[in-house]
Amino acid sequence: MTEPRTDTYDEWLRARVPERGLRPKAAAVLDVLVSQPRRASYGSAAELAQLAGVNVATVTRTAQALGFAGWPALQQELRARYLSSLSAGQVAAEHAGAGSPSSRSLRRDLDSLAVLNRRLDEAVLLTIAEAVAAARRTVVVADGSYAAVGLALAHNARLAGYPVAAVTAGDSELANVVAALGPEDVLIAISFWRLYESTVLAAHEARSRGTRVFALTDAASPALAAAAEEVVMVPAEGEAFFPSLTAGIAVAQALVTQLAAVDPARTGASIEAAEAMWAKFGLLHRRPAPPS
Amino acid sequence: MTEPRTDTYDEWLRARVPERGLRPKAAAVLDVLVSQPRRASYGSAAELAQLAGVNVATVTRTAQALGFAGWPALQQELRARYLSSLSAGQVAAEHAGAGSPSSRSLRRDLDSLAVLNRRLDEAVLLTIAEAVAAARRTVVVADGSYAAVGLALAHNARLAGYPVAAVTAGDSELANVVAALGPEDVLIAISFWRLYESTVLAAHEARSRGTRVFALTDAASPALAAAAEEVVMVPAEGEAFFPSLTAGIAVAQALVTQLAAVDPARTGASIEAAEAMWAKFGLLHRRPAPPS
DNA sequence: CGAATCATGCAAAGACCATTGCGAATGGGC
DNA sequence: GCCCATTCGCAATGGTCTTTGCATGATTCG
Repeated sequence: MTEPRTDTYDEWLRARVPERGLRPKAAAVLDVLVSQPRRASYGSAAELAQLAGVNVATVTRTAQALGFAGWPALQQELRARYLSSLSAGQVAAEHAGAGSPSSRSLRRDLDSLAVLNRRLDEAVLLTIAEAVAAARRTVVVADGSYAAVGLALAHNARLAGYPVAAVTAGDSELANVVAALGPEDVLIAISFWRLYESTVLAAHEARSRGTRVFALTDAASPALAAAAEEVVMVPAEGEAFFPSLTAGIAVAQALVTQLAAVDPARTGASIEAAEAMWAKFGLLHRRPAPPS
Repeated sequence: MTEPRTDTYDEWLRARVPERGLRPKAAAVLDVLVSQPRRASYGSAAELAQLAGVNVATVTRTAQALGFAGWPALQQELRARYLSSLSAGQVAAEHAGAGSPSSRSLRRDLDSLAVLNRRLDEAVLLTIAEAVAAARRTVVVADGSYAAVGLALAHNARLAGYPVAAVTAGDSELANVVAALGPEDVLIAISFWRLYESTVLAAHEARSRGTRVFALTDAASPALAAAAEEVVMVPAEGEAFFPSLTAGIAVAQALVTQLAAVDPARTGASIEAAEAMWAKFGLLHRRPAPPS
């Protein structure tokens, strides 16, 4: 990007990379350092190692490969750079005027999230997380553009070790899935803006089968509220015509985070298994040693 | 509240002081915490003790007097507060302390978005939006949990009247799609945390075919940067193990908003057409009347 | 195809850090 | 003026974190 402040942290870090390039695992560590500066500057080497999927020793060695005495020395530098990148931006934020549609959109999302942060009752999320954790399986129904939220929720919840599936493939699949629901299951209906008929139907049907039903929506629709045990209200007003997914995703993220905290051992094991699988399938791109 | 950031940090800290007041040495410690937040959030208890001219034990006891289990617990809170005070800017961190995992996740997303809002160069989004608007078609490549971002982007962009498709169905489909790309097309690669091999490959292949390539990522990997005309950097640090999608979604949202502004007439017509179609298919749940 | 080099995980060692029990000193109350 | 309560420093203890030696598995070059 054109702004020098953005680059300070990353560029400085990457400039430390020796000519020879970095070993694969060291590159993985570097990626974590760049992408998670907060954690990098506060966390321990062990924490970073877990995040990078490497051994603790590799973190220390990476720090040494970057020209530092060890991890603490590197971390001290990271702190300084990270903090200055934060406070430097502070100044620039002021004179960011009304600006382009994109920046207006961002600002609105920021506001929405602030509102959400203030209003949201965390007890509700806790209830839902515990329900999902206890459920035989969980079905997420999400239609339209909010299918993305449903997918994200299901994906990460599975990563956390819970059988959560998103249904976005249309009414026939939805019907089949709902038909198999029972009292041991949980259904999460995600619907914004205007409610989709099929989502509402599914929620009611599931409720009548004894399934625990939760809803995530932007408008307190009586139709959905009647079917749901709890309704999470999320601001979804977008700058343009489309509703904003940002707040919805944030809630999904919060829910999964809460879910991961219900049974840390289970989640840890699940993530570990997933990592092993990724490695086996060679899915991840570890940076090549000499940057071509 | 003219200076919300200073207030947030010290006011919160001072509010923790018990009724009974503080012992002289404890007050000295508190003064150091307030006046040197940076050192307080990073340093050890011993360092703080020296600064306050007290013994190490007093630091620990002060932390306990403030209602925390010990120094590490207090420090963790200080970090969150201090960083927020640096990054939050217009958004005052309203919510109370550590709280549940879910509320921590929300607060972190809020911070990320604030950072994003400040750092993001809107010119880049404008460039991408115009490229998409001018393209014959646009392909969004997104893997893993970030498939959700890709889907949201593609969905809303289509709604805005542009031929944007997300590829999330695996490598074979990706290969087919990339094979059909040409200089009139645009490819947007979305990849976070660790890059997926296939995403990087697709970006390089597309680039060599003359397709305009853009990237949305949390770590400026040389592998992706080399293939991309512009790289949009997004904070994706999550509270738990998973990366947060929130900032990514916000960028997607901003991009679509910008796209919708390129040719308002086209977008308007497209949305109208979509509405008519929904009505014809009876997809929407218009208002109450609980079924059954 | 074999050997050497290198990277990386494992585990032990060493250092550092936070906490708490104990004792000394100080200040207030009787 | 004496005694008791409170505060704070000292030092020991238990735990955590970083580093490094060693072994193993992978990769490359001959």
